[in-house]
Formats: sequence, C-alpha cells, structure tokens
Amino acid sequence: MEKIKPEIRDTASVLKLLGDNTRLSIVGLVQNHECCVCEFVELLQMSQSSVSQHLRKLRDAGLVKEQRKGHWIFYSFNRQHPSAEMVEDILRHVPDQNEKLQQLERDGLRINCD
Amino acid sequence: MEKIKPEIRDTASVLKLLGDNTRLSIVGLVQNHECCVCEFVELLQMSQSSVSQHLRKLRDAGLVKEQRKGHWIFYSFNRQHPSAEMVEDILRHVPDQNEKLQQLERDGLRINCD
DNA sequence: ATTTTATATTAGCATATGCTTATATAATAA
DNA sequence: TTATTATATAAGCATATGCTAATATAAAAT
Repeated sequence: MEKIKPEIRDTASVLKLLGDNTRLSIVGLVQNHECCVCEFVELLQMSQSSVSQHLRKLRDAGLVKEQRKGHWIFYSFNRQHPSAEMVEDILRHVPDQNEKLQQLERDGLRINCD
Repeated sequence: MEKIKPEIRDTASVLKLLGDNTRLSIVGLVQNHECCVCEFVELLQMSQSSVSQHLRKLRDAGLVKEQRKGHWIFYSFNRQHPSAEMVEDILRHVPDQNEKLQQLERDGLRINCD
C-alpha cells in the first residue's frame, strides 16, 4: 500500500520555501542538530531579524519545530511534516554542513543546554 | 566514490523554479512524456503566454530541452541536468499526471509526430 | 506570396519577497 | 524592580514574480 502523496500545490509550496539559500541552509542544519537563532546568525552571517523572519516562515509551514530552553529557542526539523521525507530526499543532494557546526563548536560559539 | 553534489545555491535556485504549481506540473508532465506548448495550455488551463514564460524559465535553467517537430515545439525533461536526480526524487513524492495525458489522448487533443 | 498556425516576446501592473532599521516581548540575572 | 539577553515583530523600501494584453516571429499550408 502506497503512502499518500501530498498534492502538487502543497509540494510546490514546500519547494518554494526551500528555494531560498538561507532557508535551505537552515533546514540542512536542523536536519541533524538542534540550533538556536544566534547560531544561525553566526553560521549564515545574517542579521538576527532576517534569520528570525526566515524561521517564522519555516515554522508557519510546520517544517521546523521550536522549543525554549532557558535563554534560547532551539529549532529542529519536524519529521512529522507531510513532506518530511521529500525534504530529506532533497537534502541528500546537497553537501552536509556538519563541518560548519563543528567549527562553531571549536570557536566556543555552540550553545548547549543538555 | 560519491557523486558530486551541487552547491546549496544551485540547489536552491532549482527548488525555487519548482516552487510554483505550474512549473512543478510541467516538469512532472515532461518527466515521462514529450509535450508541446498547446498541450500544456490545455492541461493546465492557462494562457499560452503564461505557459510559454514558464517554459522559458525552465529552459533557461536547463531543466527542460526543446525540439521542433513540424508545427510544434516539444519539451522534454533534461536528464543531463546536474540536479536531474534530485528532481526525479522530488517527483516521486507527487501524484503522477499520466491520467491527465491519457484523458487528453481520449479527447483527441494529444499531438503526436512520430 | 499570403495566410494560417504554433510559439515567443514585450510592456505594464498588482502582488510577493527579502532585506534593514527600529521597536516589542519574554525570560533571566542583578 | 530594573537591566540584560535572546528572539520576535512591524514598517518601509527596492526588487522579483506571475499574470494579461498586445505584438512579433517562424514554419507550414494555400
């Protein structure tokens, strides 16, 4: 029995969201790690406001989840999203960004609340 | 040895192109069939001008190829595109549209130059 | 050569997008 | 309470997008 496929409309709107450097990078980052806003600001070299607005779009679409931990709000990939599998398929075709997160860690800029 | 992955920028620009109902539908249609402009106009119920402009974007990006056959210009998916595999992965997540083409055939509106 | 047919191109317009700057909010620290 | 920190929101603006209407092009048919 085949899984239900989202309508073209829904898929197109997800692709539209991912069709932006910043948002595609964000989704690539949160696929395997939780990140907070200030980390995105550092990694993407963008203003806090701009990052925040991109995150809002991703959150409104349900592609990412947010969770407060003390000072910070952490974002993570929402594997429950109807297009989550497609997004993961897409991410297999772009270079992973773990190296950047490791660099952030070495620079002492990684936030860890565990 | 792993295949070279397009940069995030390049992937984002492909996704941006596909992040539109009309263009995603077109790419879905040409994945398995050659189609000419008037067929898209019929299938998508859009103006010829609008379809033509979408096709131009897809062609400029190299995602589709065009080939003249008599009266008509046929468009087909370009499997040589650096992101062709990703596009095929994406299309696996949307309902196929073969039924619509078959209906067109039954209506006697399918163009065939073979 | 003229007309017809299929497609492409252009201009114009309304709406969407992504950024910056400034300000608001909400949790923590002092 | 007040100040600080992390994040969100709003306003404004320049640019991008997708459509329509009108016109151009190019091959085919007459």
